[in-house]
Amino acid sequence: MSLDISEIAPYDFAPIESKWQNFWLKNRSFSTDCNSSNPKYYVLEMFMYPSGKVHIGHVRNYTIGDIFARFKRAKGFSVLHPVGWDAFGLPAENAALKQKAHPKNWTYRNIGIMKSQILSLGFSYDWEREFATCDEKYYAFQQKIFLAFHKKGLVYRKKSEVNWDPVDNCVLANEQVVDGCGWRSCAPVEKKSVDQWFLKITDFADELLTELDKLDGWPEKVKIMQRNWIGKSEGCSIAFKSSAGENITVFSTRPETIFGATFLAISPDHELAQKLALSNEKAKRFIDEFKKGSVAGEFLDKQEKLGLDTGITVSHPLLEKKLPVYIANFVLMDYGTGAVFATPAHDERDYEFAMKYGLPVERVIRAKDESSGELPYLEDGTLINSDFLNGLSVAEARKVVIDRLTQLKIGKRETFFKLRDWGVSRQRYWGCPIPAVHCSKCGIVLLAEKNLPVLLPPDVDFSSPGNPLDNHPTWKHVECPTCGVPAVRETDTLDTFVDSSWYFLRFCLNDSNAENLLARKDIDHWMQVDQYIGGVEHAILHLLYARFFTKALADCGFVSIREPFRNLFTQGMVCNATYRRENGEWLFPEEVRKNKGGDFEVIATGEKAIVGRFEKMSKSKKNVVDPDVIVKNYGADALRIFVISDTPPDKDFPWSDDGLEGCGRFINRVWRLFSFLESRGVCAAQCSAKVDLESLPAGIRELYVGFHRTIKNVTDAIEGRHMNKVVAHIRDGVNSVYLALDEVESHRGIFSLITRDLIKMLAPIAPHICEEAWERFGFRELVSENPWPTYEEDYLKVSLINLPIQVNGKLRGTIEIDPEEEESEVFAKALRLAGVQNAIARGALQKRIFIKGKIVNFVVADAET
RNA sequence: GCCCGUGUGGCGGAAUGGUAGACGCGACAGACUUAAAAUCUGUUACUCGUAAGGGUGUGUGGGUUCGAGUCCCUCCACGGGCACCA
Repeated sequence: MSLDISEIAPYDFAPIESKWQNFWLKNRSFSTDCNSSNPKYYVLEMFMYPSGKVHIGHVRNYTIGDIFARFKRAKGFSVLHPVGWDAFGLPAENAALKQKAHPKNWTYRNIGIMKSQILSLGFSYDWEREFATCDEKYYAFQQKIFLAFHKKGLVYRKKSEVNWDPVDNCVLANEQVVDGCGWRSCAPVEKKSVDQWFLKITDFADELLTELDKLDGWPEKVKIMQRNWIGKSEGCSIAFKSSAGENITVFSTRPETIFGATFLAISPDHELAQKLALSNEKAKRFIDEFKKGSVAGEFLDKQEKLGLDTGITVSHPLLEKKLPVYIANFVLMDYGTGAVFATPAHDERDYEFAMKYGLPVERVIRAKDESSGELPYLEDGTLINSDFLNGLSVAEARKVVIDRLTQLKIGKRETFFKLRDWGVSRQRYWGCPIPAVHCSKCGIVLLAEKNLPVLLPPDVDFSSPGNPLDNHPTWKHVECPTCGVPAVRETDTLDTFVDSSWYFLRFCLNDSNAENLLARKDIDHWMQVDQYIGGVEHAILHLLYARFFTKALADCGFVSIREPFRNLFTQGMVCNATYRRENGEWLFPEEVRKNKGGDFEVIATGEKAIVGRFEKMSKSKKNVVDPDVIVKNYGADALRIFVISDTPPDKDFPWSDDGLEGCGRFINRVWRLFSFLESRGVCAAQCSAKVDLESLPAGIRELYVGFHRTIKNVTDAIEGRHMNKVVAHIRDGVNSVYLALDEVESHRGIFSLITRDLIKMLAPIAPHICEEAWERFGFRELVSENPWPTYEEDYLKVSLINLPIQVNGKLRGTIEIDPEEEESEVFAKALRLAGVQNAIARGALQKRIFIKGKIVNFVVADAET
């Protein structure tokens, strides 16, 4: 007597999962080189910061990537799927302070821990390409890139106001300032003037913008965010003759409104304002007040428009008219020219200001329908009160007025960007040293390539404040590479975003040629990244820098491509329920229970607990789940399935213990199925090539043909990155096999075919159980090395369908027919349905709609209406 | 304020303009069991009805269409990004 399916022992995943993980690693199953004749495919997930523990969010990110990598491999691609560590950065130094561990030891220890966690999830990585950005070899090369950029004129130094983080004691890039606060410390940012190294990302502003249009494989959302960040404005700069002597140059994107200009506004930081403050007490006070406000920074959004009449006037360039000049707090010095002409009638901000200070408003654009007399008027229309522009449309007028101003030599077409150059200096130890020295004779000198690398000194002291490199007794003292006199090393290190701006290139190289990025063969072979996967939080920072680096490296001759990532996928965050006490203090889920009334209470005290929203898992909100615990209790396969189930991968994922439990059950269900089939003599490794459909009984034929539909569904879903649907369709397939289990012994051949392809389709998601089943069914090679299943197009055509019959668009019944059935025959059958008869009897039949194989709709004029 | 996205059962979510709710979670029931768990098999949008069979349903209000979750317009709610960018 053979075993009933319910008697099969549960799946003991632990030994099986470690068996295959060891096998893959030992046999270098996923190692790649560029000698394959298959087309290449480069799958990359954003690499990890070695904080100490892998987060469930990482698991989701890497699972999505791994499914894709395994799928593409099965589809016959030569897949590069590397892994590495974004290992420089602040937390290592914080740990050094707190735990008295050297940043290097702390970092590499964390990498060790996290690597074992990652290995326990069974990802198909090429571990031979693994590296950390703090590896000497890696950052040594980064220094060469820095020199190359310098040679190309992309590096410069500038004394400038920078964002100073008073808590982390370091400079922040514009992009690292969130709502006026440091992105990590959340402390209000102060302004400070420091000598800084800058990378000229603005040289590429136009290209970074226009190339976005070609990135078809990127989410629109990310492209929009980058577009806004680059912030291109095309317009015209215009010089106004001023009573103070010098001209005031303004920038406007709407020069056609110049006849409506009633005043000029300049920034409190404008040269003229600064000059005025020297002699004018009122102006000085106004500017000082402004500075205070801007440092506090909190009311920026609601800040009232304030201005001060300077008493200075300018001449309107096209009218016999003087305009007053105001210092205004809403004019930014670091955008455009720091001065604007104001046309209150057609600009909201100017209008508000004019109202407040009683300045004239002159309308120069008439609405098309003339109905809108409301001001400010911001829409398109026809120019009025504007001399030679009268009667023109806004677009025409813009062109004409710029031409005229250019001709008169008082204006010129100009473009401004919001994008600023990238300040890369950090006053930190744990980063890539900037290869430069300060010489008393020669000034700042960059090292020659032969003097590289500049390695971090291992012996550093974190006990005193500031940069340990600066405090180091010997490290910074060197000879000037140019004149040989004693000089001092640059003690700033590079922003860690520099490290992550080219790591995807390093992955293209083996360890053997890693030091020679100029040997471009491998890079040319693998780049671009065909599928990049990561969090949307990097939409601007990392993704823009990486694009910039690729373009700059191309200009320096390192790479051939100008865009690094062909397809980008941004996955959602993993969220979990949150609980708080009434005083707002967060609670662990274990501290809370549901009471009889259905409300939540704190177990220890019985006080009321408030159920919060699902929030991104974070330690502070006490709602994190530890991947190690899940893997231990449910196995890697169950966790992998769970993190991609149910929710589209680009959406936030709501964690649920029940859902995870369900995936554990599913893995068991699959295991029992495989075991049962094996015990009934199903031999997947010996499938017959041909199936005679006609000879099969209807039920089995339906099962087999239906399974081809499943293969198509799964394949399409995975290609479209709809991982939740992939799981749903596979479950569908498993369910239909379960329902046909009585037939196994009489149709072993069909069940063998189905089993073989089911394993193949599940393998990218749950590779361990599939590798094991594959082996037990008698296959020699790995399922990971087998081609993806194919389906018969012919089988997708169904012999009978349920055709919906509608009356006035409402479903009144269905008829089972051949999809090719002719119109008249279908109508005849449809009209025999009782529901249809009843509905039609209410009025006169006016029209009949027939869409072959899709629908029938009878249109009836309702007698009652 | 501007830009983008999202609104579908108790929940996560399916649905080339053509039978709304695939798949899963939860719940309920049956089988197996002394029993429970596990497992297998069903049922499960709401509503009227014993039933047969009706009616109502995809945030709101309108429109296009034989037919709208899907396309167009209006408004509302939630989420995200940018935020005095001239």
